[in-house]
Amino acid sequence: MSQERGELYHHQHGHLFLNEMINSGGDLSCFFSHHEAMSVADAAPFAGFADYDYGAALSRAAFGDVRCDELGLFDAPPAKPELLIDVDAAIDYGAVVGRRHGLDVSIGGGGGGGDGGTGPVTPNSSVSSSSSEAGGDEESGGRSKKDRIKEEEEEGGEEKQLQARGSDDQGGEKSKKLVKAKNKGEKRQREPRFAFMTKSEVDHLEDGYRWRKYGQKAVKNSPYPRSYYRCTTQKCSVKKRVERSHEDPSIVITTYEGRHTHQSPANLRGSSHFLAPSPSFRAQEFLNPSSHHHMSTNPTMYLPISLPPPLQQLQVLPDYGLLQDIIPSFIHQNQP
DNA sequence: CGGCTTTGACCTGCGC
DNA sequence: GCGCAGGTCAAAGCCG
Repeated sequence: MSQERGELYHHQHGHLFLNEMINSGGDLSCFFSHHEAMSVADAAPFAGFADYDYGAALSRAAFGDVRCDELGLFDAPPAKPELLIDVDAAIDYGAVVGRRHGLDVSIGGGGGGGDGGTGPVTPNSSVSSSSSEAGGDEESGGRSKKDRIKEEEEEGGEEKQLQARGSDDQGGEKSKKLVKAKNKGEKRQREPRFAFMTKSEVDHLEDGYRWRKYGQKAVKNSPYPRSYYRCTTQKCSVKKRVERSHEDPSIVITTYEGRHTHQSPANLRGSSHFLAPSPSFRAQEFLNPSSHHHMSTNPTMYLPISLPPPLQQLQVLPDYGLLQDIIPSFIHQNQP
């Protein structure tokens, strides 16, 4: 299954095309190995965005344009988070992003797209991409009725939502009513997910969007809780989970689920950090489902330049779903 | 006062 | 069926 999906997720020229992965309905979990840790500044050239704020560049790389614009994840962070980035991952994502933006991305040792010194490149690490549930495996079953209810509400019915809310006052019946009101059957695919690790002292990194925390849970076998956030923009159902690695408390694991249906507030504010042409356009490219389709069906439109062959092998893992299940295996895979 | 966080309760799926 | 763990809800409280 991994192999098949790996095939599916590769660009016709053999390059990973991240967006296609997302479009394929899979989760994408990218983990950056500890031993290849490098600062964001060092990593930025790999991403080929020398003219970008390094944080933006790297966040682009890290996100592979799932959230392509103005993430600004590491832009002037309060605690100077350091992205633990697998060099190959940086290269590869940089390539993806760069190609999409029509930029020539220099790849490989010492190159970098920009001015500067790139750190040593070690090609033996890998990025692990977890593509799950494209077929709705893990959570087709695991997806809760409530989830489906909510999604239905989001799609169709604010009325329904209001009704549900209205019944909340009646206490315990609320959930049952919600469940009953829910349609049966038809499995819904889970939103694509994307996870990455950052080294940061702050749990909730600024990424340009506004989030509302709606829950926090203790994580089994971890002293650190997992926090649940939801995008505050109306009708945007993007969620993210933030937890700290119990193996390395300095590492924050962030998992995004879903696609934003809007531009980030940061972008609307006209951030000057993001110098790529027409950022809002690109945001729509990636965030608009129809655009997704467009792109995935004709990727070469966005790949005007040729690039060296990929320097790393994409590993598509089965859907482990939960980070704590994925991370150890990934780290293990990176061991020589 | 609106927006956000906190936190206990609740629901669901899964394994035994 | 039961217990566990993940995920979500929503009341209460906090804060600017």
